[in-house]
Amino acid sequence: MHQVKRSPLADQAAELLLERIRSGEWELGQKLPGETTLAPQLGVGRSTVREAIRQLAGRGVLSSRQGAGVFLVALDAPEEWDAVLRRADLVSVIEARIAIEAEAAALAAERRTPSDLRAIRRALDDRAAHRSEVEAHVDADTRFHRSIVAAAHNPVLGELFDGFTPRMRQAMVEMLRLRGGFGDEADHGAHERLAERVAARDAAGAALESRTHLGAMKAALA
Amino acid sequence: MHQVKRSPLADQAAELLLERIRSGEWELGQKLPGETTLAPQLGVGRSTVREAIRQLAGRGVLSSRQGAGVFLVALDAPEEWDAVLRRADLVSVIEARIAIEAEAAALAAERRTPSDLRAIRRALDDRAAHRSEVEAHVDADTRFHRSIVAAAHNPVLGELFDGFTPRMRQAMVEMLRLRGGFGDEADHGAHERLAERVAARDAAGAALESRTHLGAMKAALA
DNA sequence: ACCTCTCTACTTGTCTGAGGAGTCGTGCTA
DNA sequence: TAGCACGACTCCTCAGACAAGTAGAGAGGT
Repeated sequence: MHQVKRSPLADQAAELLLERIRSGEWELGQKLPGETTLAPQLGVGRSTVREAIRQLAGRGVLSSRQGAGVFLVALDAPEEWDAVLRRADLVSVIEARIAIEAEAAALAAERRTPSDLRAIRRALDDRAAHRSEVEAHVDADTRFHRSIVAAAHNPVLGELFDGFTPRMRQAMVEMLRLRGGFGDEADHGAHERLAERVAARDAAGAALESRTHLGAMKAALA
Repeated sequence: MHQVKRSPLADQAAELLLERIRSGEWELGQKLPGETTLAPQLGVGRSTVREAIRQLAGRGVLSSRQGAGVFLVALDAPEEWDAVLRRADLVSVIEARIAIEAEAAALAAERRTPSDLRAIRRALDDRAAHRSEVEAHVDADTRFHRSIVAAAHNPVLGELFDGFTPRMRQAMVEMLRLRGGFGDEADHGAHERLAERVAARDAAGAALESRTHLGAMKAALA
């Protein structure tokens, strides 16, 4: 089941322009064709092509000067990490999160301190306490998973997890609104088992729990 | 004689919006007022406010969904990814790379196309051909690992891997100069086994090969 | 009481036409 | 030759109209 990607014309036009820029069609600092020329070329109206140009201007690729034209100021935007996440398919994001979190769970099982363990247990209780409201539950859930990642004592993994958070939060809130069923006993049990594996210093077990739990979420969201 | 900076209204509107966003007027993920409401507030036409929104969308601050509204997806362009990697110690980077690459290897085993396989084999041969010069070998090695990640068909994992590349390259070159022994038969065999597991669609085996290989590198670098 | 379906109001998306404002090259003039 | 006026071209802004999509209210059936 291949979900068709329906994106606004302006976005498509921006992407098309970016491709032509990447292909080296115009020199750096050179003037691009005018809006009135570009619009028929891309098969869109003038205002649409203007919005596409604005979008690329916001990313620092183009710059337009009234009366003069539109100029190329950078061959390619230094692909921002957030932009990648925002554009990416949700399944891809979850797969990446599985990679990060399963590894973090294994490392957490090896390295967790008593203080880490207390924080994890506190987050687990807090998560159980917020089962009624959707957003509060999602945030509490995120805090629990964050506490696991924090126990891995790896700043890179932590930063990666934080990068995923906004995108995941949005998706999870949407999913829980549509169909509930993630605040139930089975879900809570999975989290309890994960915390238990970390406490028992069982790296393989912690990774497995994390992987299966997130795998179920991936199946639900896909 | 102060040169007055006359900027387009759309730019001014974007800047004004960004200030209101920074001031915390809207929650993260919340819906902003509609274009028709915003336009009179800012004293510009609707098309102008649209261009301002597009500009901020290009910067990753806003995101608009037809029929629903304009939503705040980031308070501002956050900390750049490169800085995190530069600051982090090498062991953390490798651990993160293990997480990414093991998962990618498993996915690659499931999803690789014949074309992917050809690229992997070509990269493997190329890697074997560059055993004498250190830098050429490291680059060829990187290309091989990249071909595995590419076969996973997950843009997020790919982008993450590319982010690691510069930092890893530097460390590997240094290590190979100090003590060689990564261009030998045993090392090449590990890569051959990984490619073979991917070709055989053995997800668990591919992940394990990747993990052990990178684990050895982590031990050598630590 | 609950679930589902439809319909309506609202929102963003796109196009068109018009006129304003700025820039730059051309050719005329002194 | 130097300076200047003009005109063609460009981006900038607005207004209006309609299409496309979303979300919530309300009717109807179970």
